[in-house]
Amino acid sequence: MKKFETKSFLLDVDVKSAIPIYEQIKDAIKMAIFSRQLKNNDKIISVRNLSTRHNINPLTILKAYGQLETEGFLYSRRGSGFYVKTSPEKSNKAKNDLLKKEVADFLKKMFSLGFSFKDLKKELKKYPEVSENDQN
Amino acid sequence: MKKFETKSFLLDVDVKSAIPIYEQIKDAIKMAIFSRQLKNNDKIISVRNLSTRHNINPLTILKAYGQLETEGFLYSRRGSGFYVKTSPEKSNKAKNDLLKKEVADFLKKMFSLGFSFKDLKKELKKYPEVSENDQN
Amino acid sequence: MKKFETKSFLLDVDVKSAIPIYEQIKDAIKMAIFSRQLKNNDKIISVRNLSTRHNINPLTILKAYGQLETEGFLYSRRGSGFYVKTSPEKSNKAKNDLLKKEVADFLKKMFSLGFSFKDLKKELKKYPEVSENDQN
Amino acid sequence: MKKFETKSFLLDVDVKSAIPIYEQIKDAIKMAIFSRQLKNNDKIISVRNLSTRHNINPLTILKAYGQLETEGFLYSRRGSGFYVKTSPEKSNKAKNDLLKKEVADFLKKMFSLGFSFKDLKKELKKYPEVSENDQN
DNA sequence: GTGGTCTAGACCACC
DNA sequence: GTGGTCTAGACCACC
Repeated sequence: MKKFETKSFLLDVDVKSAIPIYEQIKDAIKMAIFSRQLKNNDKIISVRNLSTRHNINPLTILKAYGQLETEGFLYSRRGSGFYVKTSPEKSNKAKNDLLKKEVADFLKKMFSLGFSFKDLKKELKKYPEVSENDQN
Repeated sequence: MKKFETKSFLLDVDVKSAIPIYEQIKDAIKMAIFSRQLKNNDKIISVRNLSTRHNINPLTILKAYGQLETEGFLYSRRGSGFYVKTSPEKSNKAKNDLLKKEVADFLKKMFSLGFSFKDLKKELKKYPEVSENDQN
Repeated sequence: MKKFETKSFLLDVDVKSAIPIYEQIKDAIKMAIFSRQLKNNDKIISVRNLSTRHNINPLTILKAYGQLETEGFLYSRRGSGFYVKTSPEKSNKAKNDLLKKEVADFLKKMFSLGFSFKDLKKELKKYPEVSENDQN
Repeated sequence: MKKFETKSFLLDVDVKSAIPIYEQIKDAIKMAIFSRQLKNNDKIISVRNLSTRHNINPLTILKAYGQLETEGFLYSRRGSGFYVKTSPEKSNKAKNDLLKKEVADFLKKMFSLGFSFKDLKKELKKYPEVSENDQN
């Protein structure tokens, strides 16, 4: 009755990226939760284990885990590890909030850069999967 | 001998923003060039003048101007000032390149966050000016 | 975990020179790369360390490192340091481009000063290592 | 018996150049002297005249003329203008000194940049007029 | 007046 | 510890 089997998640850390490593870790875990790869009470890989595997400073990982705990996506048990804390509803809401925020931020940035709705529409048309009109 | 009258450009510096001040200055000048408010060989406001007006350190402004010089949007004349270096073609190309890059970066980021084309389309539909289909 | 041992390079800074200090630093690093003393992904001496060693302001060094980053010879990792980004091919090309440019600039300058090919040839003959003809 | 007819000299001022304008003026006058276009006691164009023609600040021109006076290539007469002061011997010597200095400076720079005699020789071979060997 | 380089020192994010 | 941004102020060359 192995209650607490460690579940892993996809993690591609780009150490050269401008995005801080701890943010990359947080994003990877969040997406694993949103896409249901990580479920409620799943035990995630330990700080030490992830550290040696990806050659990342343990403090950096702890920062990511700690912030996710603050945000309510993880909980920790002393001497045991970090566990996922979520529900389908919460997952969905968080995912939608993130989507909304990212799109709004992008539009805000584009306008502050001086681009118009028309500019954006023109460019997005080059990606038919995004802009095409479903007729039915 | 007032061949070189100083041309101004709109500059709203938000000191608290996460975007560095020198980036805000660069963006403002670029957009003034892209939108033809600043034309080839226009003299732009001097480092010191802009410095006292917006209460920004001259070095910060020089950093912005210097990088724009490196990028080919300005040239400087010692003892005289900074001048715009562009052409309608270059302006258009630069603007389009920026638009293309920003949109591509945004999409890349959204996918890496785990969002699908479908997610994006749904969210963009909330901004009819961007996504609406012109039928005629 | 000492994957990234700092590699050093020769640096003779002449504070009194007409050549800006940051240019001297840039040249020293470039030449270390061109001559293979610095290889891809080598960690170079930190801004602060170099600063205290040569008694140069950190900003001056950061300016040099930053420009080399823009030119594609370095990349930086926050909280970690600056690293070399190159390949033998790129190194060779950059070195040859620099050689070509310097020689072309020199010749251009000499002609604009009114000197002829004949003048130059005569003067270069005084430096046998440059002008001598290999007969075999 | 028009003793003091103004002699002109070729002057291409590149206002965008990194070379200070007064240096460009000095070089142009020196080369006109070295090439015998300007002879001893020739009257050169007045500060004011040159200023309006090339749209250069009179102070800049005066700085050039003044330094040439200090160097012994010009002399001035109050209320009359600037005149050439030279001799074929002096002209020749000055020209050769300049040639020697420019070549020595160039070689010094190339070595400090890490290039070898071999590198230079290779590059100069691309300019056959400079490097070719006269066999007879 | 103009730009250009540099210093000393602060404060921040990241590791 | 690392890089990154910014300030205040100095000094220089050039116009």
